[in-house]
Amino acid sequence: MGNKTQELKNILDTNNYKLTSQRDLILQILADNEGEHLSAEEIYNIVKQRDSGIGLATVYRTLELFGELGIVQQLNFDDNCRRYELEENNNEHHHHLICIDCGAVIEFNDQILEEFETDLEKKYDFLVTEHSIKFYGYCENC
Amino acid sequence: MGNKTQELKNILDTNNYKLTSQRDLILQILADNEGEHLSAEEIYNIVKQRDSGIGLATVYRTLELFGELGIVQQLNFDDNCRRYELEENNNEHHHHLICIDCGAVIEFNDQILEEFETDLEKKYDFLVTEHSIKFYGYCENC
DNA sequence: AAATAGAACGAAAATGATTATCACTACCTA
DNA sequence: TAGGTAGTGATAATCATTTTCGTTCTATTT
Ligand SMILES: [Mn+2]
Ligand SMILES: [Mn+2]
Ligand SMILES: [Zn+2]
Ligand SMILES: [Zn+2]
Repeated sequence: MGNKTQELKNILDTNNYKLTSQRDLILQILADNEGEHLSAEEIYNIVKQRDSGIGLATVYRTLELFGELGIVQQLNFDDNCRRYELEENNNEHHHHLICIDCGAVIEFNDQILEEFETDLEKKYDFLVTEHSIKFYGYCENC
Repeated sequence: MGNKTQELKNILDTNNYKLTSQRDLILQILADNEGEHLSAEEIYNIVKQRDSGIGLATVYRTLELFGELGIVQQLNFDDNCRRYELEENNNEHHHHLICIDCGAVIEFNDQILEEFETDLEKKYDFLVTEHSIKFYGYCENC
């Protein structure tokens, strides 16, 4: 059992879910495509190449579950579908610059925003658990 | 012709669109509900009280048009529908804290983020035209 | 190893917000 | 007044996502 697989099994066990070949495969695909921001449909198409019997509903269900377990992050680039990427295991968030011309996605990390977030929490007596930060515009090629 | 209506007419004229009773009414509803973040359906229900003949498609079309003309801002609070609010005429953006328990939405302005954005633009040679910034968590009551 | 209970799955139908279509109306201009 | 066109309302279409339901797999107990 591979390293990634064992880690997945641990998380699933802890939360009373079972390790299945479909879940394992979907995780591998996500890992193999680090840096991409794939939609469920795109993941489905890749997964099908290795397991032609898999169902689209299972892909959706698995991504939903992975989201709840903190394994993946769900993204919304306003292109009419949800996108997914592996959550990084260290707690170094990153966010996205999205080119509205060519669709390129650039990642940046958000150390600087930490302070801003803390200030907001105090000011509004609000406990931030998550944030979504996106900048839209034109990349260097466009 | 009211003040708001005249202003709307000016914008529409400039862009070769016509002032219609439906467009006027939808703008009024948005203005009457400043601070809310209404969905198309919610706007439709309010609008219907004053013009029972209006169609839902017209509400969608008008909101789309208003978005293009910079009259409204389109928001996505990840609750499965687009939401709308009037763009402020001064150029003071604001963003949102969204309570994942009770749904409360708190607004904050983003002076501090200006600098951050400028840094990003330089660092990645990227021209930012728009940004979406949301914090999710628990409000003071939850 | 067989039996069993419950979790997970695949196919297909359902959902629901949004968009497209199309016939009709309102408005403008000649 | 007639003709051209933008805008509208009803309705159908779209399409990502969710739900349903009968079947299959997994883990556990005999
Ligand atoms: Mn990313
Ligand atoms: Mn707001
Ligand atoms: Zn680009
Ligand atoms: Zn709350």
